[in-house]
Amino acid sequence: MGKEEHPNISVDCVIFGFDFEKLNVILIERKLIEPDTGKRLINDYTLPGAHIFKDEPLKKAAQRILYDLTGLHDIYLEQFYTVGDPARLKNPVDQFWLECIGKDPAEHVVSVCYFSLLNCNQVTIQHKERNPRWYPLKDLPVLAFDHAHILDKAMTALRRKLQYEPIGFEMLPDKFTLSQLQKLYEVVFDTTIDKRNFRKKIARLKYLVQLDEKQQGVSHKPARYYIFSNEEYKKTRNNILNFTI
Amino acid sequence: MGKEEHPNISVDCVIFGFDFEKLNVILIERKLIEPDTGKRLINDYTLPGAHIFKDEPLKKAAQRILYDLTGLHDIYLEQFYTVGDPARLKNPVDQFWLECIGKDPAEHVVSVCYFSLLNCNQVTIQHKERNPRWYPLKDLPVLAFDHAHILDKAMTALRRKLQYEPIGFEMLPDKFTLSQLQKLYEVVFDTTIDKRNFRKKIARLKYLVQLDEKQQGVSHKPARYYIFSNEEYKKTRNNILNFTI
DNA sequence: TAACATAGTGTTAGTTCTACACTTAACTAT
DNA sequence: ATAGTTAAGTGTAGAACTAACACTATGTTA
Repeated sequence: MGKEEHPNISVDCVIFGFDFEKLNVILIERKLIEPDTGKRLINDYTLPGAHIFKDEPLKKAAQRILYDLTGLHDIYLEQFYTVGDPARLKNPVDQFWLECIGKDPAEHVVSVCYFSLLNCNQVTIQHKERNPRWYPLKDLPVLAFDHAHILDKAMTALRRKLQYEPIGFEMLPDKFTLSQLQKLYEVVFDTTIDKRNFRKKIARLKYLVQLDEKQQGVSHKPARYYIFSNEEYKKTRNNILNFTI
Repeated sequence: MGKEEHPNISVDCVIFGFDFEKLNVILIERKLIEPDTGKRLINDYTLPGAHIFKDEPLKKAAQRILYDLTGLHDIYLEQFYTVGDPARLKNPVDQFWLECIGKDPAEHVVSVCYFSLLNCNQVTIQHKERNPRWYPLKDLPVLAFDHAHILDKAMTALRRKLQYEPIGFEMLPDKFTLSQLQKLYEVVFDTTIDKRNFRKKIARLKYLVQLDEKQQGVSHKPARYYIFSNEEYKKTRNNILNFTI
C-alpha cells in the first residue's frame, strides 16, 4: 500500500523561475511514440505533474512528484486551483496518449495544482529523463492537456500573492538587491516601475533589512544586498503593497 | 453511468449569508444514530457537501450538491481550496459515522471546497431533510470533520475576494443602500468604518450606480438604492479597494 | 407636532502617490 | 592615468488619498 497510483487524482506544479531578467516556467516533454514504429508523433510539453499515490497527502504528493520529475526538493508550494472537468483529457490526442502510457482513458482525473516562484540561479534542475527545463513565459512551446489554462490561473494566483504578501517571501533568494526585487515586480506584473518611487515604497517595509555587504565583480557601482526578515514580517503583515495590475 | 458516487472526491460548500447585521453560514445536521437502538449518539454539524458523481464536472457537482441539500440553485460558487490529507477523516467518530452511512472508512477522500456570499433575505433554504439553516459565524455549533478548518480558509478567501473585487459583485442583492454595503464590509472584516470616508471612497467607483428609488416603509429617512453595473466594472476593474484587514 | 432613527454631507491635516534628472562608484578599454 | 560605460542611489513638488471629526435632513411613529 502507498505506492499504488490513484487513478483519479493528480497533482500539477507550476514552477515559476525568475532569472533577474524574465519569468520562466519549468516544463517537461510529453513524448507520444507511435507504438509500432517508435516514431515520435507529437512532442508537446507539460507541467510537471503525476498521479498521487493512494493514501498520500496532496501536499506530500506535490513535493514528491516535483522531486521525481525535476530533482527540486524542499520547495514551498502553494495550492491555487483544482481542475475537474471530465472533458479535460478527452480530446483524441490525449486519449491516444493515455492509452500509450497504459492509463485508462475513461477515468475522470481531478488535478490539484500548486505553484511556486524560485530564483532560477539558485536552483538546479536534475532528473533529465523527461528533459525538464526553464522556458520563458513569453516564448512557450505548445502545452499539452489543459496546461495552458492551468498556467494562466497560476499567473493570476502569483500576482495576487505578490500583492498581498509583498515579496513572495518564501520564494526569494537569500539576499538580493533592490533593483532585482524591482525587476521581479516588473516582470510579474508586466509593467515598469519608477526606481525612486519603488525604493520609497519599500523603504517603509521594516522587514526588508539592508546588509553591509555589496555586490562584487560587477562593472558598475555595486548594489547593497538586502535580506527578508521573517520576524519583522510577522509583526507587520498588514501592510499591503498596491502595485496595480 | 453518471449517477454513481465517486468514492474519493467530494465537494464542500461554504455559503456565507449576510443579513444586514452579521455574517452567517449554512450548516446541516450530522446525525450519528446508534444502529441498534436508533439513539442519537452525536449531533454535530457539517458544511453542505457530498461526493461527486463519477464523470461529473466539479463545478456542476457543487451546484447539484448545494441544491440537493439546501434547495439553493444558480448560486455563484467560487472554488478556493482542496483538502486532501488522508488523515482528515480518520478519527474514531468520523470512522464510525462513515461505516454507519455505508461508506468505506478506508477511502482517501479529497474534498474540493467552494464558497459564496448571499443575502440571507433574498434566498430561501429548502429541502429540510437534514435541517439546513443559517448559523451566525460568531456563534457556531460544533463542526464535524475538518470543517472548522475549511471554514477558516473560506473566511480568508472571502476577505481577499472583497479586497480585490471590491463588492463581491456576484454576491450582492440586486439593489442595496450604501449603509448596507458598508455593513457588509464591517462584518466581513470585523471592523468599523467611518460613514463619510466610506462614501467618499466608493463614490469614486463608477460601477456603483445610484437609482432614483428609495427605501419604503422604514421609520426614518429612507436611503437611496444603488445597483452594481457590470459593464462599468469591466472597464475599471483595476481599482482596488484597500480595507486593511 | 414632537420624538425617534437612520440618511446624508465637508473640511482639514497628514500621508502617499506620481513624475521627473542628476551624481556616484565600480569596472573596462585605451 | 584617464575617459567611458554601467547600473546604483538619491529629493522634491503637486496631486490624490486617508483619517478624524459633528451636524442637518427626511421619513415614521406616538
